[in-house]
Amino acid sequence: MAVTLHDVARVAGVSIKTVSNVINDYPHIRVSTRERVLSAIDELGYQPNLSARGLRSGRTGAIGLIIPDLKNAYFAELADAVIRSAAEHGLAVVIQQSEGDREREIQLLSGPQMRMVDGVLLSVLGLGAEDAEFLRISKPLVLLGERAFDGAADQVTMQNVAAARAATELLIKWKRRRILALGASMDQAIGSTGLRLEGYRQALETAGIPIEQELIVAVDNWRRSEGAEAMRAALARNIRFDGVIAFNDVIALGAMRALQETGVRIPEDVALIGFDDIDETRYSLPTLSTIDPGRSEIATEAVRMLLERISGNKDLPPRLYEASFRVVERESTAAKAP
Amino acid sequence: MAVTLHDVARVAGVSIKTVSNVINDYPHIRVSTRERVLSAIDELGYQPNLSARGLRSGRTGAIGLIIPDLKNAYFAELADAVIRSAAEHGLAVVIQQSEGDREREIQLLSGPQMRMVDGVLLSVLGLGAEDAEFLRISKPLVLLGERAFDGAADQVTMQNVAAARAATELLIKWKRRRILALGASMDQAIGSTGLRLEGYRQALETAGIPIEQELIVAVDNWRRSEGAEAMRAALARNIRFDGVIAFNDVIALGAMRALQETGVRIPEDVALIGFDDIDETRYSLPTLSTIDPGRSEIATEAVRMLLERISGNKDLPPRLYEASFRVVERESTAAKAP
DNA sequence: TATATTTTCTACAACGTTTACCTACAACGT
DNA sequence: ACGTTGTAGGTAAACGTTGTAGAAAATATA
Repeated sequence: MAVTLHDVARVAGVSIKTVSNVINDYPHIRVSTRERVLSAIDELGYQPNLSARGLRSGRTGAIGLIIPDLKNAYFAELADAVIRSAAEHGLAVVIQQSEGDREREIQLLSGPQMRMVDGVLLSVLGLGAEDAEFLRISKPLVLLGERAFDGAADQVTMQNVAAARAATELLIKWKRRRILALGASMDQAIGSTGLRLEGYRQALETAGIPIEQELIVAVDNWRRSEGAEAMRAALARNIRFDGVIAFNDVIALGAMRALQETGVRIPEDVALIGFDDIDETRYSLPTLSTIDPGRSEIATEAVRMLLERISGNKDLPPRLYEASFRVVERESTAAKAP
Repeated sequence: MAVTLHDVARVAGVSIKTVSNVINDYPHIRVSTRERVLSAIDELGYQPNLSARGLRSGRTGAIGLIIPDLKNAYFAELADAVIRSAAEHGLAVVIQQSEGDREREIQLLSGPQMRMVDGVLLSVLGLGAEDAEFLRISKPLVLLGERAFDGAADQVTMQNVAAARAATELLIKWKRRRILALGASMDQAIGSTGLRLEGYRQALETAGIPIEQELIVAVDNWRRSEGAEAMRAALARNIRFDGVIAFNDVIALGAMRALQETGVRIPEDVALIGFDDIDETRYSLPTLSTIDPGRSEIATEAVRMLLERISGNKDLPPRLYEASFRVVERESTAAKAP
């Protein structure tokens, strides 16, 4: 049915190994031979059988991407960036969703689909620092966006502390003194949450603004509805504030909605900044200031690191790469009403 | 290195064929043998080599999903639904992005990654009716969300005409008479665009409302910014209207933003309905009425159809399945200001 | 000119599964 | 006693590719 090396070899009048050599850019081939083979490939429309190649070489040509949820814009945009970076290296991407669930993350890391890929990019959410053992799998692994597992595997993250600090400083620049940190979570001292909180703290401290516990508001699931609810709850408790740093954009957008419902003006009464620079922030009313986490840089670097592990250096010590971020100023941060 | 059938066979004291039989649920196996094999599998942590299986059986265990762009919420949610449905059948999903570009769609359909999957789900955007030939590929193919290629392949779509009609009727119910159709496109008479326009026409006709050309506004790329731009342009041309049916949600959200910028109140001055029921419509201000296209039904059915083609019925005539839709009423459609 | 080296190409054996095709035995009806 | 059928398993041959080893031809070196 399908065209194989044998067919090409027959047409070109060479052995199948020579055809294979041409395909794999083996250097010592006469120009005339190469041309004959290439034209035979072209004529027959030959495409290599990836299963056979995979069986023989041990490489499948695909990488896995495990993320919590594609419906979350952040992860959709991350997946987009990963697919692009992978395509540049001729790699296909198999996407799986963990729902941010610990058991499911463990299950996926040891599941049968793992055998279909050469390595995995994992955006952890459910696994905690004590679960590092589950990251010791047989395939190369690069962690995305978290720093909960220092030293357990290669990691590519954003500069959480510095970025949160810069975001907070932007609010301070606009004369905000009582700044709500929306997205803290008590049980997760480590990971993005803890780091962003640390950046928030540093900025306040440097500016000589006291840190108040009531301004640190937890949000368990970083989704829009919980951002809105947390904000409504804060308003109900009559907490006074004039700035909000939300630990991601959808929390910010949910909070924005809750604020506007109660007649709070943005940015006149409350300035607001998010995290992630998802597409939607450019179109909300008002547009949302945010942190561009360097997503494509993260994806590019992660794929590069993974590929490096796949082809060779299996036993280098784990590395950490922090992508550069950028503060994106939009309408939601500006001067206060007098 | 890795555990193979041979290792399991040795430990269980049987031939590799017997192990293979156990794995593939071959019926004639003594219970005691099966148990011995299973415990050997368990003890060694055996997992089948998918490349070898793929080479021998011709099946890879993965399907491809080609969509224009994951950053687009509609496609992200579609991908999510497809991954879920595929997982139920033990299939992995390889996602590729076409950017809605004709050349790239053609390229992907014949590219090397195709050899990695057993079949493809394709959400066409670039290819037109005259390109049907490119759909005749060697793998099973199911088209998603379009009806541009009647009869060229299996298709699973939403009920575009009926849904657009129902959406328009909702606006009419709220006494809107001058309804802007946002998203029409002159060059695409067929496909979602044409069908939705047809539904719009039918609703107006039935209600005895004349159809006016100036109320049919083109939007080339169905993205937020273009929705906003098209709306600004319409406002600049001083077109009068009191209702808007946008051909997808992000166009609607972009338009909503443009309307609000100029002080138009929604729904008091203009009622607005979109298409797709993306998550964001639940959180915009006001929340956006929309059409739930039956996404998970589409995904489930598409995967089912594809699987049916893969295992057997290659030469059934092409089928068309239309998922059921639902009108979702939210704040953006309500009574007019007096 | 003889020898060493490099270039060009080939034959053959894997890789780990599944599929065809056998074998062996028991149970069954005649 | 005989063939027939069903059950439980084994043997060997693919599937299409790449790696190993080496032969043959061309080129460089002595």
